[in-house]
Amino acid sequence: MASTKSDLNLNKRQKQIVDLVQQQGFAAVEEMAQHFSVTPQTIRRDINELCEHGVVRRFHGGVGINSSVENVAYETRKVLLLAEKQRIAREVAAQIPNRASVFIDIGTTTEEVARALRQHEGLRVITNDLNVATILSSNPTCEVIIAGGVVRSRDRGVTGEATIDFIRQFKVDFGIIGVSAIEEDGTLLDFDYHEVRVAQAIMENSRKIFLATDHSKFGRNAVVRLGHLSQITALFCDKQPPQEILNCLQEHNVALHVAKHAHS
Amino acid sequence: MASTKSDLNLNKRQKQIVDLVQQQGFAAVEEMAQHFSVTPQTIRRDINELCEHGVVRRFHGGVGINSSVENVAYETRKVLLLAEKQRIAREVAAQIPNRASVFIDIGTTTEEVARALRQHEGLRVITNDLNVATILSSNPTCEVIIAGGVVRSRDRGVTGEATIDFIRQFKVDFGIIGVSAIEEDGTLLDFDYHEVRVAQAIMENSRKIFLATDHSKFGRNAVVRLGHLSQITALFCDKQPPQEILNCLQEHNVALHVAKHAHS
DNA sequence: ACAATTATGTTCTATTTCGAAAATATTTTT
DNA sequence: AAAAATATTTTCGAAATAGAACATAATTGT
Repeated sequence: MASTKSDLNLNKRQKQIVDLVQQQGFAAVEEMAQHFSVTPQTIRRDINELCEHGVVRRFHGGVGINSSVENVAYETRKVLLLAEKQRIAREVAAQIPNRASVFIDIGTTTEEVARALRQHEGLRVITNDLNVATILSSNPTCEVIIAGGVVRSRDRGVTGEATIDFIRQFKVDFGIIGVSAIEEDGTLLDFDYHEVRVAQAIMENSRKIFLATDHSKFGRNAVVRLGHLSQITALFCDKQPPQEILNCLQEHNVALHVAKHAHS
Repeated sequence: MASTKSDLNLNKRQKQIVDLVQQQGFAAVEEMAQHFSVTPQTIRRDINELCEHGVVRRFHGGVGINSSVENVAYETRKVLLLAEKQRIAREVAAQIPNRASVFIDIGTTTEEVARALRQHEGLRVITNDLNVATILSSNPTCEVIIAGGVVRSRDRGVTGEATIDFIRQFKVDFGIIGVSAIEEDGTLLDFDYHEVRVAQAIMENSRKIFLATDHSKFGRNAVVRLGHLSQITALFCDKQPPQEILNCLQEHNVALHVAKHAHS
């Protein structure tokens, strides 16, 4: 049962190839041949074997990561409505000044916000999403603080009591959260109880709360109550929300930012 | 100064290509052509532009991540003595039973240990290294707990007072640490004060302590005192240590595991 | 509506990569 | 030391990708 990849009796070079691929995402046959001082043909034999075992994926000219190893469900969800999420993210990022302090919650949309914030200067970011932390840690002017707790393999999100306690230590300018569903009366809903607990902690400890959500969430349903539209500062989405939501926003004086389409 | 990648007026498809590449590490021309329902030629034009701007790197057959964007210093250090580190890591992993609880500290060697532990079953791992957490979270049977605190952009390690407090909440079977230098009298040294504080907290809260280190660390120098060889349970390295160290190990009854060369 | 501009598709040739097979080098076994 | 097994290089025709040039469609500005 302890069938490690090492048991697969790969030679030294093949193991190094696997590592190159995992570090760089892709490695070209010709380059590897030079790097290992062997002929491209030898490299091809190596990588063909690796492919038979499904360790890496073959491309014309080299090898890349076998994406089936990764979390397919999550990666698929990530690409869903990607363009819309990016538009929303850009809008959110535009409202956040340099040197601000920010909570960023778990989520595919909030991850895009992190990407859009990469060029900001001197941000202080606290997050419970490993992906967000990794994305923003590439900017040396950005102080990234990761909240401690249990890491879900599903999406590399951190949740649990320890996480909530950790978040309560801070008070920041902006809290950026996502949501799974918004009912017509303005109720915010999600699927995961633990995730909701963390989102609530973020809301309690942020001066302004930005909710980033794409149009597919309006009128949808979910089981756990997160809160209500009246608790947030501004709603960011990609399309005009339905009339009921608009009324609700106006009633509670919540700003609305609709991200316009890219015109290229 | 706010020169975002978006300012580079790329079209929608080009932005999506960049995202595909960042998510998958590599994207093939032919596949993208199908995915976007355009001809390969159009994709080539797109990616050639992206390359001119240095956003991605061109390969025969597709595009991959431009590695110059990443943390070069760290990635270079990572490849240094990689084969040795992997051998050491395999040895460490062999000593850790399924379902054990483990602390894994920051470090390039400890990261290899994490990789070697991917196939273990039901581990409980607490770490302050985002890379370790990401690597092990791909195994659903592994409960990964990330320690909260400030993320260093240099190597995605988490340190600071909050991190130490977090670690003190636990008591585990095995603590796996690295080190920058081992003096001849058995003194363990490192370069970073914050990193040392965390390593000490890990040692205090582990029943057995495994030190993983390659031969380049023997007789080297560093500024911050981490502890002494007598405090650890076992030393894992790739070559027989010098005589002084051997004496020291024997005197304090510390086990020694020398990882043998792969014989392929 | 028209012209200008831009984006995409087509066709064709040059270049690159691939893989099979045979030759050579290296390691292991007896 | 010889034989067997294994790994690597060499060579070459087949297959895939690249890029240039031109044709066509879509978009924009006037």
